[in-house]
Amino acid sequence: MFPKLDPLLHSELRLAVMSILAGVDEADFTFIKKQTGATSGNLSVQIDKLTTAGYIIVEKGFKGKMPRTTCKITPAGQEAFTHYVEALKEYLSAGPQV
Amino acid sequence: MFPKLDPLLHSELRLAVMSILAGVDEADFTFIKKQTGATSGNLSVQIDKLTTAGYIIVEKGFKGKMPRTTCKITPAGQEAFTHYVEALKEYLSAGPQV
DNA sequence: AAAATTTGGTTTATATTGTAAACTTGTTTA
DNA sequence: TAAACAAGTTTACAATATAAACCAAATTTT
Repeated sequence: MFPKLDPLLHSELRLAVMSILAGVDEADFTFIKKQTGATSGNLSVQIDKLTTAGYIIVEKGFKGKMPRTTCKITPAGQEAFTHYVEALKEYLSAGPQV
Repeated sequence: MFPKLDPLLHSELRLAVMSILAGVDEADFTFIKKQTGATSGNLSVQIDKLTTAGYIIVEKGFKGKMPRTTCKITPAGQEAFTHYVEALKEYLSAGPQV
């Protein structure tokens, strides 16, 4: 009845990151930071976890002389996100029409 | 852009409990336990938190000679649940049509 | 050209949470 | 009457989330 929710996605900040990345081709660290309002430290840690899980890939380069960290969702990440959304619907079915 | 998610509801088990209670008039401990597959200990703790928050009320009585704990969602709980669902939609908008 | 500030993060420490294991109280069954 | 079961609660531990502190390089200010 209540499917297990992927603990990697059932986290406010990680979910926000995935939500952003699911909608665009790629996004860099500072953009995600602004959109989510997260602190750098927290964001850094959560991006690490998503990377380790294979849900996103991170590329480090430079924009001019400043470092730039770019994130992109992987197919595995896309699928996990979709599954999470589907699973969550089971939990929300008693709420306002989802 | 990403609203804060009520931490009390952003928990797999508590959300399942609220989901059950949002759909029925009342439900007792053992029923919820069976539906969620949670351990008694975990369920007891989470029900406590929801009670303290004023999201549910608990009534203790007896069914024959055996103790029976009945849970019911409060108006505040209903509203919090609805708000949570609405907030969550922001996060899921990049997923399969929610 | 030093000094101070900003950018773009990482590492580390702490506070909170979630979960399970152990325990309690009473009941039914062998 | 002893063993097993029901219905929980308490307690202890492990995992998480978050923030604070830190670091290095670039930029701006004085």
